[in-house]
Amino acid sequence: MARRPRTRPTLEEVAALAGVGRGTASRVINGGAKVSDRARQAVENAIAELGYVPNAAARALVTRRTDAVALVIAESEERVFGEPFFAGIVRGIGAALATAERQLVLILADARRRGSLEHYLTRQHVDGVLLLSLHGDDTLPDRIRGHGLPVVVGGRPRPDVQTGFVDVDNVQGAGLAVAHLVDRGRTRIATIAGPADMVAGSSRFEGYVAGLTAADRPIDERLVARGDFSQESGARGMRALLDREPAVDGVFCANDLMAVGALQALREHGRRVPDDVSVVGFEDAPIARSTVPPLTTVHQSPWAMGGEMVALLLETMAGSDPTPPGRMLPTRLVVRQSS
Amino acid sequence: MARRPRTRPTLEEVAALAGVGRGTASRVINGGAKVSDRARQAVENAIAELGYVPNAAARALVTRRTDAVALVIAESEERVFGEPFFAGIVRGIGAALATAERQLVLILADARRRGSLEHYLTRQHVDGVLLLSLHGDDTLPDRIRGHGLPVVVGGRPRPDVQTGFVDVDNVQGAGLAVAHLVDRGRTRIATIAGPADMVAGSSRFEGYVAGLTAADRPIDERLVARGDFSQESGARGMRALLDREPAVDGVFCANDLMAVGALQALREHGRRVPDDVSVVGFEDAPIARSTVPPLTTVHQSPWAMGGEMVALLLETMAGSDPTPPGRMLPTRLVVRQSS
DNA sequence: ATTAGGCGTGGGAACGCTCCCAATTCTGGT
DNA sequence: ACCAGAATTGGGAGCGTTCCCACGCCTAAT
Repeated sequence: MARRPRTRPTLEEVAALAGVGRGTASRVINGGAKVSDRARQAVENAIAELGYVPNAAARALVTRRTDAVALVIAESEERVFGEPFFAGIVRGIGAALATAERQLVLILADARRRGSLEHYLTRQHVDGVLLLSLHGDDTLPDRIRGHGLPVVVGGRPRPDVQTGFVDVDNVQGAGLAVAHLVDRGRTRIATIAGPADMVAGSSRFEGYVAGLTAADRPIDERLVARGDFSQESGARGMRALLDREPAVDGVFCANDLMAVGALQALREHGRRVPDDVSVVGFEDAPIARSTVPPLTTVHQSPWAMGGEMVALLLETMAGSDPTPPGRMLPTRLVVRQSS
Repeated sequence: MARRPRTRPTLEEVAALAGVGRGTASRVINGGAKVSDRARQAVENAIAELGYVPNAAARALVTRRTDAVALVIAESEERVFGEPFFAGIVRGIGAALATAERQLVLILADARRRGSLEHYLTRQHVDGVLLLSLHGDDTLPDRIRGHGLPVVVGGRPRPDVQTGFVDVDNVQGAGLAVAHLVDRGRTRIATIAGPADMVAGSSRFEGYVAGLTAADRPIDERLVARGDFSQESGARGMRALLDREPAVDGVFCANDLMAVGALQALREHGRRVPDDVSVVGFEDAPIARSTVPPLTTVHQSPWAMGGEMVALLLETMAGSDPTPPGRMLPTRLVVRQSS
């Protein structure tokens, strides 16, 4: 191989070298059906010898498919990127797309450029769109679908938006956490919930309620604190709980960062973890491994989420309108030393 | 606008509606030169009315340019993505590319897929390549250049690789840190250096030496510890320094994480920061803001680095072989309470 | 032997655009 | 009023593929 001419070889040249017609060469490269072994062999040799690479543009022109998928990330969320969870999703997406031989076109859309974004997202450029972390009140997915492009959203969009989505099953995960605390014999199980106006906040709280109910435990107002997913709010929440109900012996925190804050508050108050109080988080962020003690938490797999988004998008692109339009990913409990 | 036909409008249709020829319409969209105002106006109206979007594939086919740039990230580095520094670079790249109206094709290349990577990276698919975090001993950039594709590497590649690169000026930054410690009246200035086989490690050490020399201070072996950029190694290094030279009153750590470890070791040993010992880090990672006390550190701008990589690549793509082939980005000192 | 049916095969047409050249229109100078 | 030259303009050619149709050849049935 490897003699590299000034200009890349074309299919025609490959065919010529193989002593076959253009059509046959094309068939070898694609479908592969209906080609004699002799011809196939010859073409494959020619490809190797010339180092032939199909021209994506020419192919896209005639097939009307680009084999590219856009990943749109609302750039306004500066944080999005640095967060391990999102990083994981992106990696999952990348891997799944590579397997499907699709290209990943990354679009960091800052608010100002929204106009040209919609303009760009057309069948002319990509075959489908993956959307990450759009603002709650965003109708972008619907508008993109209006252009005839398949869309899948990561995280649940607001209910009136008619799009495919993939999200973690927050309710189930929170239920797991509570069940585990019950198992550990905890009798006063509290929660530090997230913001009620975020899906992750409200559904994890829902799961907490469901978990207690399933175990025939009453819901006690005094055992519910609200945070905003920050470490500081977790600490505040824990202090409030200790204040209202000193006998609390188990806490489910709606995310790991708040759990870290809770751990800190418990330490301040001289409570031992897990001897006096069991703490469970949600997310299995890297930090969960290095808290003191290491945090029991609900594991969600960002990698799987990315993969699932791609799977759903590919299905949609293939024409089958999947029902239900969304997928919930199961979670599992990772038991460490905080419970 | 907005009546959306089953099939996207073509240039031909735009021209027809505008009552001009295909050539003229094309001229309006591109160069724009040599077109009468009347014609231009008509074409622009037609474009708006039809909601015309040029077909990238058709354009690429004839111009032999894709207007797309690949960003290759060696996926083996799982961490790469979650790290704020890399996240920042990617954002900088994204913004710069958007400004230049180029598409960003993200390629998460795991080691296994290396073969098809090189196969894919051809003029047939992208016009240029941005490479992030390749392993030190990697000749990938040279091989890509061999295919006739412009390449820019983020971080300095090994010296025998002939590629454009953008890196932070580690030597200058470390010098800044040392000069600052001297300014603060510190007399026993130590360093916790990074691995000697990493560019960031060796050049920051080089900067430390240069800084001391510039201040007419001798280099004292006992004031040099080696770490591996991890927090734990920072703590170990600091303990070793305290052990060898209890009078140490200033430390330059080759990254923030090691500085965090150093802070921790100093606390264990009852040294007050900054009263007894001044500590300076390198990176200005988010964590530097939340250490106790907040960390003085050398700030490097990942965003700028991404932008610079793109600028360099675009220059290379434009044909001018920039000299020097690499760019060093200046750093600045962010003084917080640890010094 | 003769012919119907398959299997492979070759290559024309088309995808939507830019490039470029020849044709047309316009300008101003004589 | 006429002409040279500049300013615009229209549209053919061609970019590299895939799609598809028609053609030849081989096998097996009559």
